[in-house]
Amino acid sequence: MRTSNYLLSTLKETPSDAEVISHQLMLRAGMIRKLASGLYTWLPSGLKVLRKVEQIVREEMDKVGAIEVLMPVVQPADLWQESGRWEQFGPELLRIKDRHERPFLLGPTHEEVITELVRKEISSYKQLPINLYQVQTKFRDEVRPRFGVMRAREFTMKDAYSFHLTEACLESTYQKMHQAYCNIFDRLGLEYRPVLADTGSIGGSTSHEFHVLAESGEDAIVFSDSSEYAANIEKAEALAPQTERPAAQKSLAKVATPNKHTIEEVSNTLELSPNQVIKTLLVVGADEEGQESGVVALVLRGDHELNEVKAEKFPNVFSPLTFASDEAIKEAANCSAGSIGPINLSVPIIVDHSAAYLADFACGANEDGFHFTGVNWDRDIQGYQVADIRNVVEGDPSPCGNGVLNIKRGIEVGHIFQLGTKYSEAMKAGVLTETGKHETLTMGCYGIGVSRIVAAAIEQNHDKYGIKWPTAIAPFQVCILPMNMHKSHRIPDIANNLYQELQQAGCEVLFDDRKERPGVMFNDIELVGIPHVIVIGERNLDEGVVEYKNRQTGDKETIKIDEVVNFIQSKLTA
RNA sequence: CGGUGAUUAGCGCAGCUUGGUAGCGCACUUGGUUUGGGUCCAAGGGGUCGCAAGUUCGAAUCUUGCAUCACCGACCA
Repeated sequence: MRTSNYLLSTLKETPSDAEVISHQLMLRAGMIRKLASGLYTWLPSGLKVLRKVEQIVREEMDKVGAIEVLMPVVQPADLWQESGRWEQFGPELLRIKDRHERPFLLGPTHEEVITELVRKEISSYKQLPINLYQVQTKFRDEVRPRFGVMRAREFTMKDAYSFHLTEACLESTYQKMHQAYCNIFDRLGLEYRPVLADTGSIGGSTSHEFHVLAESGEDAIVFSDSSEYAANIEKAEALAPQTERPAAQKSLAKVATPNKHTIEEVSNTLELSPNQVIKTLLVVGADEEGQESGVVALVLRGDHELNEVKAEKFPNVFSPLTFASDEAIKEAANCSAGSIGPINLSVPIIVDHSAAYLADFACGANEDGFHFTGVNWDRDIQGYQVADIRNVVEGDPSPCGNGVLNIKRGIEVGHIFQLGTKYSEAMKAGVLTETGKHETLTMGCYGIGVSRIVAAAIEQNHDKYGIKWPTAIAPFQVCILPMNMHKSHRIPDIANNLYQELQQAGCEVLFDDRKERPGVMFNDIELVGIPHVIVIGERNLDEGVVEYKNRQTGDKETIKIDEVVNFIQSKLTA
């Protein structure tokens, strides 16, 4: 490709609404342009990268026996009513109507459609197992789209769905897919980790997420420092203290804490450390049907954070987790937020293990401007349930029993689930077995955020000049930069020849034939991040050499003109 | 959804307080100059100032409503 026939579209200045580096660089390097909130046009360079990621994903899917299909973006509502998700999904499901007023939706995922397909096409155990995948546009009407294509509303995803007769068969495919995912991220050249994960709204049992490690990641992932254990913080279990709770020493006392609401204010006033104070959070409760009903108190140590995912799992806690309104707090605790405590609180109380381990602690007095000190469980508070409802923190013991936990940030780029029969049962997808018995199918589902990977790769591979693509997904592998070609009678021939030879050798090469100053060309190419650069200038031609520059390492060397093609090929296959 | 802020040329911004014929930098066009790291000089094109209503002789500027965009947001119990 010649730049004169291409749309390079680089920007000198950083658009003001881009916060994360990948978003800034994708705009500046001319990869994407925003059309509306969370909606992006892919420009030629961006699309090339996207296609390469897709291609690697396809090749690895095909290798483990998955078969490609393509399902519609627009899906009929009745399928989602059948699975129950029409009601279950919130406003992030974009619902639309056609000209006949029939309800449809823009697919955020395709479990329903694939299950509908499979229940019609698969009727015998002999056709199992089967693993179908697609690379398709998804739409999720995110509350807050941000970070460019990292959290866009419309995005490209590879989603695969496997169907089995037995759990064991599902487990086997799940392991193959796990390995395929590792192969994909290895080939992409990214630093990543598979971690144990919560299954969220998709449902199911076993689940792993694949995270690309990056400071800007939206997820916290925890690792054991001395084992293979890794999990999303949503999922990571906080172990209960192993020793006996200390005995009560102090007696209960009510102290005035006017206008002290936060844990920090209260602990400073009482001259206690935050881990000797507990906080009591009131959330909306749930009745037996899962409908909103009353409030529930969640009690945590002052220095700990609530884990919403864990809390939501309690049947008497409303899901999604919702904090009680000021009026509901007033009614339940007879005070305002900031002074709530579990003493004489007549709502269900769930206490985190580490809060339940405290003795002689402080808590709100359910009276504005007052706290209790010297509080002790059982002596002062009865009728509570103890559970794990907090986020783990660095230094906690690992749930696997070995080592302590570290926390890093990650970008979720893949997620695999063992779904079980959630959809196949709701949608009656089954086959006849060898004995002629009807059996419900067991499902797995496996997603990869293809467009998100592009952004994640940049988060991990950039410097102050721009993007440093891993060769596997660079928009071009090689760039030819002729210095002042328009003023030279030797350079045009050499550059053109090299361009043709490299193309014939199968290289993806960008030939910068613009009539630009060298500085402009260098800066653009470094911004775009092409890994291998050949600089052709008059000053080297007398020796019959050109300069090679590596974008990743910054290394330069001179190469004889007639050896360039071999040299580049060796770099690309290395 | 709540809070805050923004919306003026393709991009980044000033002008608004104190109403009076719309500016700067980058980009773009033309000519010259320069030529291995975002040259310099000159000339030029491009904006119903987000939309709608109001106040006024006169509104980018003041008022109201709407729209769009961005940032922050349970951790306070």
